[in-house]
Amino acid sequence: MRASETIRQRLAGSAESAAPALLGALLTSELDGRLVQARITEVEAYEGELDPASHAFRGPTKRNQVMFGAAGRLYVYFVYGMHWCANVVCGQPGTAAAVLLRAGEIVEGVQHARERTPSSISTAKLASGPARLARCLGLSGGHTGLDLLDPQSPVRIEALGEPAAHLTGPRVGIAVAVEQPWRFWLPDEPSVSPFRPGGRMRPAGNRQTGQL
DNA sequence: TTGTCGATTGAG
DNA sequence: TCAATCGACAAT
Repeated sequence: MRASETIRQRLAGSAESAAPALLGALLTSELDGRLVQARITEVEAYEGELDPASHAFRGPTKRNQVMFGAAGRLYVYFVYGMHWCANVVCGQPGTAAAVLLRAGEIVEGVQHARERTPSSISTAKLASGPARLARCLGLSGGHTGLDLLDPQSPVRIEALGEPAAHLTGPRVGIAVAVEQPWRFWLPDEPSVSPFRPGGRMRPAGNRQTGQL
């Protein structure tokens, strides 16, 4: 069986089962005439309408519409007034599950990635963090909806082999459903984020948090 | 129509 | 440790 079929099957399952299949996968971007490739080292699973930390928790909106569609589509969202973050839609249509691509190792096009990331960080950490990863690959909101499983797509993803051995833990930067160990990462990778609790503390009962 | 907040980052 | 910065969405 071809690797593309394997990853397609894994993406058809829940975010929790799809996420580890994306570890070690090769993400390719040919946007703006520049070829950049990243090997994914860290991801997080978001379980759609069941998950209070998911953008889809409150149902379909204009922004999250693509999450309710077919697995393998790209969902890029804007956050904190300045950053873009990239997700891979997974699960069955209607479930709105997705996997956030949190970090990667740039394996091709380091020079292009550097041009998009004006800073003095080391090559190993160029794509460390979801916003930096998206920036290295030139991704923004207009790319939402691209089919990552289509070999003709300017942005695509392919598994290189069997899912790699990985570690799990709580997701980074969220204030709800913090007990779920839905972050997955490869061991001994310098691009993987340190854990950081998220959101702001707010008085209990002030806002609906939902049940999982 | 208004106000609050965010799946982050980089500087101080 | 904290400001930047603006779109999405819930509350008026």
